[in-house]
Parts: sequence; C-alpha cells; structure tokens
Amino acid sequence: MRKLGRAFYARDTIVVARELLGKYLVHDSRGVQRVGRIVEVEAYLGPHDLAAHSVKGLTERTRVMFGPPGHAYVYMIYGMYYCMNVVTERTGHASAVLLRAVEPVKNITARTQGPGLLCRAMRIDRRLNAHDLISETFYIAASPQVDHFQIAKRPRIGVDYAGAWASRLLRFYIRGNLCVSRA
DNA sequence: TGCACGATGAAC
DNA sequence: TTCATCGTGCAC
Repeated sequence: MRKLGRAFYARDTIVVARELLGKYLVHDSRGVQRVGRIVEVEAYLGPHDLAAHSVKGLTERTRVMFGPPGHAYVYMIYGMYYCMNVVTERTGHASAVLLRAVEPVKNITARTQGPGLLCRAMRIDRRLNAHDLISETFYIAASPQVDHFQIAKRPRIGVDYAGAWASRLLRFYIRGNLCVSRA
C-alpha cells in the first residue's frame, strides 16, 4: 500500500479531512497488523475554532496539535476512551482531523463505530500520542483499489458548547457506509 | 492543591 | 437521560 507522506497532511484541514475518507489506517502492535478503512472524520480548524482543543493555546495537552503535520494527537476522553487525530497544515497552525470511524479490514474483531471504539479496536492509546505517522508501525495508506463514493457533510458531534462553530458542517463521512457512527 | 468538565459509549 | 472514570486546565 502507498503510505501517505508529510505533504498529504501539510494542507488545508478540510481538504485533508475529506481525502482521509477511504484511506487505510494501519497499526502494527506486538506483531499484529490491524487495518481499518477510514469512513468518518471531523475537521478541527485551529485556535479560532471554539470546538478545537487548541482554543486553549499551547499547553501540555495541545502540544502535539501545535506541532508539525503528519503526527498523531491521541488523548483520553471521559476517563475511559482514547480519541485519535491527525495533525494538519503547518507547524503552529494547531489544526487536526479526528478519526471517528473505520471499517474493519484486517485483524479487527471489536466494533469501530465511534472515536473511542475505533481506538480500542485498533489498540491505539496514550503511548501513540505524538507518534509520527510517517513510520513503519503506525501510518495511513492510500486505498489499494480505485473506489469512489459520495461524501456527506454534517455538524460535528458533542461540541454544542462551541457556539456558532457547533453548526459548521465539519463532519464528513462516506454516504451509506454501515460503519459510520451516526448518519 | 482542589475541582469542574469533557471531540464517548452504554444502559435505562 | 444518566452514569462510569480520570487527565487537564484554571481558579483559589
């Protein structure tokens, strides 16, 4: 599979979010390679986006978001789940794409519909925070076959506190895909 | 040093 | 609609 390079991530966040749909998330963990096809994502546009964690500025937690593109921002939510983001644009821009759901492709037995379940099923946890996705064991690759689909746009989930930003259509998913967390 | 609050998921 | 569960950020 063709691994995505730094240049893929160093672009407009909405473009990256849309193009991540259909790509393959690969994680080699203790000799087991797990692969999931990305079917749902959300774009977080930077410190001016009231729903983005980077709205807090550069802190210990948001350090990775402010760093270079192509790295994984993994954080714990509600004390029980992890969520994985891909950092986009240039260093300091503090934008990222949240991976919300994947379709099981290889060595995945648990459910993957939702950001928390996705990380649990693919064994993604805090240890992978700040991990470079231009690597051998944790990366995203282009689809091995040509596949075309329609992209649906919806408001992001769980960000009602973000005022006008809550209604922006920044959640994208593959229309009709059964592995999407919410249609 | 303490505390309110989540980019969730599951049960009721 | 409620709750489990804990790291983070900020108030004090």
